[in-house]
Amino acid sequence: MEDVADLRRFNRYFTRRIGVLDDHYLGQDRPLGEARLLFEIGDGVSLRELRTRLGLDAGYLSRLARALEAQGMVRVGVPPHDNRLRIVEPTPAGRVEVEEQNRRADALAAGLLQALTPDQRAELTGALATAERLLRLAGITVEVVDGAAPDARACLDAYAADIDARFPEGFDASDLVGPEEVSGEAGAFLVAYEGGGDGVEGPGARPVGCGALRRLEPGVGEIRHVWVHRDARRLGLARRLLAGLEDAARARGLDVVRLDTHRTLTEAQAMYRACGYTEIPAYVDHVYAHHWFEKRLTDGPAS
Amino acid sequence: MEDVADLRRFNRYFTRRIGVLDDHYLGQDRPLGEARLLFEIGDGVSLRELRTRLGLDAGYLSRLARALEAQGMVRVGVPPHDNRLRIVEPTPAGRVEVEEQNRRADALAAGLLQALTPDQRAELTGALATAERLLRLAGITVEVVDGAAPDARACLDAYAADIDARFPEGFDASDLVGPEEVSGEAGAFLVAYEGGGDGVEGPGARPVGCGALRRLEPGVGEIRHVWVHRDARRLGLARRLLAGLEDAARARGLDVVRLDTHRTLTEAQAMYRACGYTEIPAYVDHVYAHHWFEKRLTDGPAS
DNA sequence: ATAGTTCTTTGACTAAAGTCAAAGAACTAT
DNA sequence: ATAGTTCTTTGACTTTAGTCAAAGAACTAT
Repeated sequence: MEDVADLRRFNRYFTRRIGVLDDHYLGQDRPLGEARLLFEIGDGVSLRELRTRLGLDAGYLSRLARALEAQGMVRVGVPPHDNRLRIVEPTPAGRVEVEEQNRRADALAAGLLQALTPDQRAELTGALATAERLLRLAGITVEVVDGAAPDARACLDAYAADIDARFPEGFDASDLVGPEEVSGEAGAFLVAYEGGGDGVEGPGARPVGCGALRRLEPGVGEIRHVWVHRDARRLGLARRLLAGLEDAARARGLDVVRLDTHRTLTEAQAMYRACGYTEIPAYVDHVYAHHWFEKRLTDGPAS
Repeated sequence: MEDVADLRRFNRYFTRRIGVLDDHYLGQDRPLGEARLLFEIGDGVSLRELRTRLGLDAGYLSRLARALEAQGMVRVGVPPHDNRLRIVEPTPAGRVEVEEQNRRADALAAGLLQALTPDQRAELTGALATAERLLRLAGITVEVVDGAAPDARACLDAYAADIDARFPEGFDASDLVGPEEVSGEAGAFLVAYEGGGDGVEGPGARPVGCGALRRLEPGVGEIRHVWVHRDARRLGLARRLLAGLEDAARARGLDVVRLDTHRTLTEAQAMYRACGYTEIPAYVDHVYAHHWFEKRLTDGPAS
C-alpha cells in the first residue's frame, strides 16, 4: 500500500500549499460560503442543481442566494417550465466580482509558478495532467445494468448519435442490440459511471461509457457498442470496458469473443489489437462492418 | 499563461475530489478544528509551536487544547526548562483516535486507487512525485543576504558538516569564505528559503541551500560552497543557486566564473558540466580540490 | 532587582455555517 | 380531482470558528 501513502502525502502537501490558499484569498470581501456560491453559479443554474452539487441544506442555500440577490450580485428568477424552481443568474456586478476572484486566483497561481523555467512549467503541467487523468479514471466505476435500463438506452442513443456523425453513410439506430440480447445469461450490458464532484457514489454520478456483450453462437460471444463519452476519452476507459465485457463473457462460459468495426474507427482498431485481438475474416456481414476481430479468453489465468 | 490555467484546473479538480473528502471524513465525531489539532499534535508539541505552525489565535488554541484535555484525548503539561510553555501530548485514547483518523484516510485513498491497475498506480504516483518536486522547487526563493547573516553562517556550518562527513580526509571549517569576501561589491552570498506551510513568505521559511561568489582576480569570479539541504535535494535547487550566482557575477562585471570540486562529489561535477562548465587545469591548489571548472558568462543573452 | 518580553488563560464577543421542522406553492401520476 | 411529491422559503435554533483585550505567571537581559 505504498501508493496509498504516496497519494495521502501528496494530498497533504498540495492542500496545505495551494488548496487552502485559494479558498482563503478567493473571498476576501465576503464570507466564503457566498463567494463559493457566486463562483458556482457561473452563467446561471437552478437552486436545485446547486443544492445537489454542493450538498447544501435547502434553507441555508435559499438564504445564501437571497443574500447575494440583496447585494445585487445575482438575480433570482423562475424558469418557464416549472414554477417551483428558482434559477440564479449573475448580474453584471456579479460577473465583475467573479472575474475579480478569477484574477486573484490567477495571480496567486502565477506567483507560484514564477520561479520555474518554461521547461519546468511544462513538466509540471504534464505531471498534473497525467495525475488528473488517472484520478479521473480511478473515479469511474463500471457496473452491469439491465439492457433496458434508462442509463443503458441513454448511452446507446449517445453512441448512435456519435457514430451517425462519424460514419460517412450515417448510422441507423435500428442496428443497436435489443435489451433482451444483453440481459441476464444471454449477455451483459455495462455502463461506466463517473462519480459526482466528490468521487464517491452519489447523486452526481453520470454515465460516461458503455459496452454490450451478446451470445453469438455456442461458446462465442460478440462485443458491441463500446462507447466512451467525449468528455471521458483518452483516460483508458475503453480498455476497462473491454476487460469488463471479457470477464462477463468468461463468466458465461464463452471461450471466444468477436467484434466488428467500421473502417473509419482507426483508434478503436489499434486499441483492439493492443488488447490482444487479432483480425479475422468476416464472421458476419453488415453495412457498418469493415474489420473483424477475435480474442480467445481461455488462455492466460482465466478462472 | 496556459500553465496558470492548468494549475488552477488541477487544483479545482483535486480539492473537489480528494482534499475536501479527506477533511470531511477525518473528524466525523468531533469538530474539524479539534480533529486537525489532535492530528497535528503527533507525539507531543508545545502550544507555542502549534500556534505558529497553524497560525491560530492564542486564546482559541488554548481552549481547543483544553477541550481535548477534558475529553481525555491529550495531557497538557509543563516542560522542565520553561514554566510558561505548555506541551500537549496525546493520551493512549488520543493515539487510538489519531490511528482511527489515519485508517479512515487510508481506506479512502485505497478506495480511490482501487480501480487502477498496478501500472496505472505507478504512473500516478510518479506523476504526483514530479508535481510535488516542482511545486516545492517553485516555493523556494533565493535571496542575497549578507555574508555575516545568521542564516548564511548556519548554511555554511551545515555545509561544512555535510562534506566533513563525506570527504575521506574530513573538512576543516577554516577553509570557508569569510563574510567580507562575499558581501557588497566584493561578492555575493545567496540563501535559498523554503517557505512555510502555506508557500508564501512567512515565519515558517527556513534556509535550505546556499552559494557564495567571490572575486578571484579582475574579471574572474569564483563560486564556492554551493550546498543544498538534505531534505531539498533532487529538486533542481543547485542549478537555481548556480544560475543566481552567475547573475551576481555578471552584475559585478565578471566575465568568467571558476570553481573547484572534490573528487568524491561526482554528482556535482556532472551538474557543472550540464550547466555549461568545462573542466580546466588547476587555477589554484588546495587540499580539497581535484577538479576545476570554468564558464564564460559573456556569451548568450547576457545583459 | 527591575523592566521588558513571552506565553497562556480567561472573559466577552461576533460572524459564519449549518440544522431542523413546518408550511405553502407548484408539479405529477392516477 | 386528488393524493403524493418536489422545491423553496421562513423561523428558530445550535455549533464552530474565530477575534480582541486584559491579566497574570514566568522568563531574559541588564
